[in-house]
Amino acid sequence: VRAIRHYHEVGLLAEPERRANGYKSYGVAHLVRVLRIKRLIGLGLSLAQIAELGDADEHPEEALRVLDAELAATIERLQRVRVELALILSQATPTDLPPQLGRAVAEVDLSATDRAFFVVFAQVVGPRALDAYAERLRAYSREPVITEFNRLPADADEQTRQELAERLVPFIEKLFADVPDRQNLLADAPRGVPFALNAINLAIHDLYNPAQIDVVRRMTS
Amino acid sequence: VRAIRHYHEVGLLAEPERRANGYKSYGVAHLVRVLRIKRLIGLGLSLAQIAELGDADEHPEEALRVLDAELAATIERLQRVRVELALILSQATPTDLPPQLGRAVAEVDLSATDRAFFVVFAQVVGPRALDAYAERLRAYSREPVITEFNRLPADADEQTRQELAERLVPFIEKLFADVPDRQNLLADAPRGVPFALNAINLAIHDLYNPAQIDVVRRMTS
DNA sequence: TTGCTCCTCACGTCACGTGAGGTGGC
DNA sequence: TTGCTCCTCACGTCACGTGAGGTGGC
Repeated sequence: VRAIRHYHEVGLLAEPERRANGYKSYGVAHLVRVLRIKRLIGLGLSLAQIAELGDADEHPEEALRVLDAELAATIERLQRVRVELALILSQATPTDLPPQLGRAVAEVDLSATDRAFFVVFAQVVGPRALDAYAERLRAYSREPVITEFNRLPADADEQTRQELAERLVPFIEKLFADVPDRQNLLADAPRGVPFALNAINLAIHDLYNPAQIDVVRRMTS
Repeated sequence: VRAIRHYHEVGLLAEPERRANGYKSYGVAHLVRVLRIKRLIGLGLSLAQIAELGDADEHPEEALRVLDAELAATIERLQRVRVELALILSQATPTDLPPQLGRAVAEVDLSATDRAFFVVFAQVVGPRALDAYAERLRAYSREPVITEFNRLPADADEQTRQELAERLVPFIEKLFADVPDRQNLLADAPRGVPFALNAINLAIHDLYNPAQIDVVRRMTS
């Protein structure tokens, strides 16, 4: 009943004459119109589209074809979402990381900081870097020198920082030694290499403490 | 950007600290949160559902299962709509009548009044009556006595009305003679036989003129 | 007199989109 | 001084849902 009044308001349905008491008096013509409107809504047309068609009983061929194409696209999209959902549900991977990294992360139980870093990381690098890191995450997280880095106090002295950097370099070196075409790991970054490097840099500066940032600087310079 | 502000407004995302000029200063934690929100929205969750999950990175298994079931239902519904659309498009049937009647009506070119009558009729009777009428519509609409009925003036005199009724009865009789179980044609009316009879009666009284209504009355009494 | 139906405002829903009008940074 | 970015209201979107408050019919 509220829907009918709404159709009056937007001009889709003529208001019928009133009886003496003000009640609306609908006839079959109104009913036919309402049935048509309801039918078209059921097919997925908007009220605006129905208004465009007018109240003639023409065959809205063009509108229906457009609608059909939209439906096909919607169905496809929803089916892709379902595939994603099935993957997430069956593998119990978290929702904020792509599957390959998600699985690896679920197994190794990273710190909250490292997790946050990888969430950002996964957004800006391409599939190759993702795969490479996913495969090495287990060895990475179990390494004592990594734990040491994670626990480095913000006020660690210079010697500690330098020494840690010197021990980290060969470890990372070895870890990624067998990655093919290693210099171009970022080449397939979806938003470009400079963007990716910048984002990673910003993330590091936001997530880690000054001593840790200094260690990273010493490693890469 | 407006979306971000909206998340602030509904409490999904904490507002970051401001810089001296009032600009918001986002950190990686905010980014991670936003990415998670966007991801869940992409999967089809509402903001309210996301709020219920909290900002912990727990695995929203239950919510995802519910969502998946809803998606399955939605996809099925849309596919049924597409089947309907394909039928309508391929057979060029009108949208306000069921297919079997629609096809028949498209061929015989009824008067607007008769069309309106059949739209109502199709809503209240069951498939059996629909099929029976669809099959006989061609013969019905070509019959001279039907044309005569449709053109009957509102002020036709008594003798004309009585005579027309007497000629209509055998025609209708013959037309439906070979319908099996003819007395129960309305037995499968979706909203019940009394409802269907009442609706048909009201439609006749609204659509036809007094003389025509009187003829119908004489036929059935 | 008592329920019941019908009426007209008018605000709420959902996830933002879109100006309006103002201010800081370069 | 001139664009450009960022800010905060605040109304609009879409198809109705949902009371609020009042009135006629039996």
